[in-house]
Amino acid sequence: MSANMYGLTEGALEKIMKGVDVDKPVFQMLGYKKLPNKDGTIGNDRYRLLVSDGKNMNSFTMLATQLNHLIENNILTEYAICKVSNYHLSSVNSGGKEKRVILIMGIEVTTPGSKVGCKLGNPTNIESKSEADSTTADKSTGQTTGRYQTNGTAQRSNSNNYGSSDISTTPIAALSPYQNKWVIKVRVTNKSPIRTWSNSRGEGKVFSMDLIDESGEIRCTAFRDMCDKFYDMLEIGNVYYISRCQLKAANKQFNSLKNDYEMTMTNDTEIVPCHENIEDIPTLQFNFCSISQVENKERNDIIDVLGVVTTFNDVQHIVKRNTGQEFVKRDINIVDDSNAMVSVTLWGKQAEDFDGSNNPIIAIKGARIGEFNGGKNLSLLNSSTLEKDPDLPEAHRLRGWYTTVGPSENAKSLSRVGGGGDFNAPLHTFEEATEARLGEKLNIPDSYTVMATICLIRVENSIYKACPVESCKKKLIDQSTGIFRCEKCNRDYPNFVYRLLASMNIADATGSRWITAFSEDAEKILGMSAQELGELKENDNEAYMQKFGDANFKRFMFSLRAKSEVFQDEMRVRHTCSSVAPLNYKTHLTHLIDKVSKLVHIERLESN
DNA sequence: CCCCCCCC
Repeated sequence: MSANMYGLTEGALEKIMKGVDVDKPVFQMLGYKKLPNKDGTIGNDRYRLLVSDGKNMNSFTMLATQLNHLIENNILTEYAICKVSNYHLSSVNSGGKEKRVILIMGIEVTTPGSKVGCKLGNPTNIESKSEADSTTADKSTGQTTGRYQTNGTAQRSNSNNYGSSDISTTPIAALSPYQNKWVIKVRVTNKSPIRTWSNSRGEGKVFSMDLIDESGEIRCTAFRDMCDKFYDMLEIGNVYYISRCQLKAANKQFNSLKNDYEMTMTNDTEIVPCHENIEDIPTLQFNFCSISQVENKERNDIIDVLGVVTTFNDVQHIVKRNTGQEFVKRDINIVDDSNAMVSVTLWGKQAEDFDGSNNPIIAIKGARIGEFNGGKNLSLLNSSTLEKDPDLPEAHRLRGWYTTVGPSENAKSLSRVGGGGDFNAPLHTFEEATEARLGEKLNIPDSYTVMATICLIRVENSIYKACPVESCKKKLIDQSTGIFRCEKCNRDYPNFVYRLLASMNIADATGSRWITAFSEDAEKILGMSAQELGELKENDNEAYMQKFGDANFKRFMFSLRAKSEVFQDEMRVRHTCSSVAPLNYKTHLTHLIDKVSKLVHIERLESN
């Protein structure tokens, strides 16, 4: 098929790579690759595109991260014809060699790939190395600045000029430690308070801010003198020209922005407020993860989240244990259309001022995952930003869902409130459980909660060497040669993981049951991890036995599942522990009050 | 060079 049928700009790639401006070139998309993430985090994807102009192809084309949705929502698909409204040619250092990369910051699909259906023309691959002849282009723009090219040689963005002067700016996405002569035009989306620190390596003060432009985002940190110099002039929401900061690899543990790098101000750093064409610089960017995904995140992960506020608690005054310092907090619950709910903690003035009435939608950038009582929750940090009822397409979609469908009755709550844990099942004595014939129905398990004492915990066969495959967990056959066989996987492994499957008799004043507690619950009861227990067993069997002995007469709140099963031709009720919590004075009291209030409620119903 | 972000 002819390349011209769809108006591809033949020869554009060759020109662009040589540093010649091409106005709104039309390309065909031939494929893309998700670049591997260095730190294994999700949500920071970057896509490398293979584009064709009908004559040449170029695979050193990157998509600005805020355009990722075009790939993820299948808009920019294979064979699609697209008009590039904004791009930037930059150099990257790849294994000591300079490579030229086209960064796409504005693109519009003019004909969907499904309609085109094939590769147009017979394009050949274009060389991405920076060749000797391409430096002529550098000279033409007056930017011959040494080994690494410091700025775009070809740019098509009206916003990238200082008013009438022609000093061009660099997109954030093109910044790297390998170049130092750049000016970025960015909006400050967040600014932390100034904080002081003192440790073995010294003391000082620091603040950081988040910057954004049309190509991406980056964190910028200022230490000591730089705090004094720039803190007051920098305002959230305003646009600045910034130059001469030190780039370094981003520490993803503390920085969730979509950028491999972060930067630090230096004595040479210049920051100038910008008032021209500031509307070209976007405002806050979110990278939402659905609430159901929160369940699988790790503690301390930083995420962006969007949800409808279903309930909100009063503010609470709490005291930090080690410093005695007082804090104000407020917990709220949010849901989204993944049908999951999570608790979010706000702090300080934000907590005091928060009004959760009329089910507002909140968008949070940089919330931190926490764990409590076996559940997950979210907490705002100093670096987090919260927007109420944001004017975002995702928010309008979520509002539509909430008003038409709404959360279902079985929406999954990922958070566990203090004290009782996930013990929503009715609290019973064993006698009551017997009277209610719990667990005797066929195929339907019954859940209930008991407060009970461990009478006897079996030490035999409680710990086993299990298949290292997380989804398998099968007991391995120790071949005494340092090799372990899993019959389920039909494989030999050099390693194993310890797992617990503890059988115990628990009793309250009215009766008792034999129950089975699995890994996490058994670990809580024994006060040691399966791994530690396994090693203890190897090294000091007596101490290992003692650990189990120590568990006897301990009292816990057990969440139990009772289910009928056939065992040796007989029906029996098998009890498994689905959650266990320490039975302290407060949980005891909370559940007692809960129970009494239920009884009072029933009594009222009956007397009416 | 910070990296604390609190409580049940």
